[in-house]
Amino acid sequence: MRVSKKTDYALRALFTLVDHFGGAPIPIRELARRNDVPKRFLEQIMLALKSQGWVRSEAGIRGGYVLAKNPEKITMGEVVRHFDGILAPIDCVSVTGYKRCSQEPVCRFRRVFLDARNYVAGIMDRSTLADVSKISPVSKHEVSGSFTGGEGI
Amino acid sequence: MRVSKKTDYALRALFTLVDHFGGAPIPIRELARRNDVPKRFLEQIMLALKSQGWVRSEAGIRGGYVLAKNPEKITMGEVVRHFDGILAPIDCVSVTGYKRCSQEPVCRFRRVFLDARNYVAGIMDRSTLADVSKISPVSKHEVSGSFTGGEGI
DNA sequence: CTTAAATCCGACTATAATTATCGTTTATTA
DNA sequence: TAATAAACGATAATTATAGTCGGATTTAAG
Repeated sequence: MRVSKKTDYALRALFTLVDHFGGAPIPIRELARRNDVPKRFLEQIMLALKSQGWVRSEAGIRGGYVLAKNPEKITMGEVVRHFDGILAPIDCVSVTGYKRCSQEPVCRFRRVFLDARNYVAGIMDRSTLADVSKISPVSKHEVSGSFTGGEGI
Repeated sequence: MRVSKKTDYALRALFTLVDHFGGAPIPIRELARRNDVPKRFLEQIMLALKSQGWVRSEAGIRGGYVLAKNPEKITMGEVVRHFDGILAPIDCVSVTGYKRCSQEPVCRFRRVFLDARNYVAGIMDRSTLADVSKISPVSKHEVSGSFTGGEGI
């Protein structure tokens, strides 16, 4: 049910680049330091982001990375999907990674997962980097306080 | 972002048992056949369900498994959480599996994951086996048709 | 033109999780 | 006592995760 570290790290780096959109390139060393990501690992991730056209790089001594597109043109959903494959909790309710399941004609819990998928896909695909960069950080204790009726999540 | 096969298989078996709640025990062989699950694998899963008090077993020639509790007293959330640990997309927004992250004071995308968590936890923890067993299967093509604005999920 | 600082590239490793399978023992009942 | 179940513990195969490493190439400054 979780997103990978790669996705997490990619988003961290991307939002740093969003903050400096239009400015000078930021080297991996700096992106890694600021976001608490292993530098050699981030290297890999940045290459992936580049191959998707989300960032551009400049080599050499004053080089580094910049955001290649307007932050309104990149969504959380695209990023998560690129690194983790699908957003859906189960393949049989995924559109991009749909796999048929023999139980579909009789399965009842599939509806619940479909609802989860629809909500998650909705917010992820509507959330552009520009939108999200304007959000203020979640306040302390807000997480542990928001129970939902069960034991939390 | 996905639920494991174990969770999937556990739910399949559980709903079969819900359908026969109050009736005679159903052997693993039958649960496996009906739900298209490898028998030896399901064996493991049933033991886990038993250890949670969700099912009871009877050995011997007329033996098998029955649901041990009223299906209104077991939720999807409990089952998913038991096999997959957490429902949250990232540890820093999980209640049961919370882990601190160094970026919390400055992280902005955390809010998006928190929203996802809250919704998913909400439906999972509100959905009892009794509720879900009354749902009719998702109709054909309903999945691929429900786009959300992006590329789907 | 040399050097320092970057990205780029491919391979590699280590660990953990996932998805099972297998052999044997114990219990039940017809 | 034979047939049919669950129970138990070990093991195995595959895949995913989370990195690490060495070296090649590019660039700008001195």
